Amino acid sequence: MSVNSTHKDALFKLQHAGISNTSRRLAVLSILLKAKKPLNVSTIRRLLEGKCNIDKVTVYRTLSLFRKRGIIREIATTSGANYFEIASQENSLHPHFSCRNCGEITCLDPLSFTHAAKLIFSKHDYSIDHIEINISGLCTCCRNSSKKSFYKQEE
Amino acid sequence: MSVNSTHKDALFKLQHAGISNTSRRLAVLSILLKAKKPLNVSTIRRLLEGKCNIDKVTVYRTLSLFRKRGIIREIATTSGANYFEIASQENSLHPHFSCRNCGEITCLDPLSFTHAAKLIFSKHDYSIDHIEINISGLCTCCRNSSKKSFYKQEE
DNA sequence: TAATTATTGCAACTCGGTTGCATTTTTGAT
DNA sequence: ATCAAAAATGCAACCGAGTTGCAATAATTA
Repeated sequence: MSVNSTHKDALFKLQHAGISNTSRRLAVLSILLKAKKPLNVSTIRRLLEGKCNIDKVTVYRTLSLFRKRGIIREIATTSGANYFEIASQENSLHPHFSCRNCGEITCLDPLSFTHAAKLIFSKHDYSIDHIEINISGLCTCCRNSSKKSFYKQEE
Repeated sequence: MSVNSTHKDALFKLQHAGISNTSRRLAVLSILLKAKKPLNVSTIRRLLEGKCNIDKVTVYRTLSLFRKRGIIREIATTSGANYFEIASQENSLHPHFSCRNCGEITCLDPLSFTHAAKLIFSKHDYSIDHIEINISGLCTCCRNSSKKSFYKQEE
């Protein structure tokens, strides 16, 4: 994908999500659109160097906004840093592989659960230590409760 | 399970893993054995108050040791804090549900992937925002490379 | 253009987790 | 039991991820 089409894609996504297109937002979104794998904040900032002056706070606020609007997905790791990837139809929900040696996170094929299970347990090219499935949302208790968000407010 | 049998179970697990049974390790392991859900470090420390004087560093080192020896599993969350649960035959690999409102993490049934997929997509009692599958280990590159662990050393 | 609102940067902070080192406890040989 | 070596623990200081408050700047809109 050319730089220009990435830029157009970013513009379209912001517009579609009803977010005004500032230079920083376009820059962050373009980085994620061009990425082949999930990125953490320090990597995003490194990739932005030279292209765009941007404070780390702005990066966090931008990513948080993108996540709330469904433009990106946030991926938890035990390393402390969270990773981010584009969430779109073309980039559907898929498992991630994180290497315990280099820390790199790569995307696995978005196969069906059945197929994925087979693939996972036949171990293919990776040596697998640990498989984790995390599901997040609202628990029954919080769903039925009138009191709101004492943990983490979402609009 | 009685306090006494938890204590015996903890002793057995430490012995089986070849870890010497100190008072702190027994205390931490007992907390996890009694827990019905994964716990983070701040919760573990709160539950230890009064029972056992223990520094946070010791808690982290103890949990790290347990994880390396396969006694416990570490669960990543986007909240920043990692959670820990007993890893045993009885407590097999299973999905976790984390509530975006209260932050609590609960365990889901360790069903087959196929069954789990059905359950997940029929949504049962939770309102689901996001499903995440994380697999960790060694990538092909690091597996074949002679240079070792520039990221996170594991013995 | 002026006024209002949204975005950004800066500084300071919180919190999870780690490191170095000194002290205490455990272990194991005698 | 005793003593030396090794392991475990605590303390202080630190690091990095992420957040908050507020002032300054940029973008909207009347």
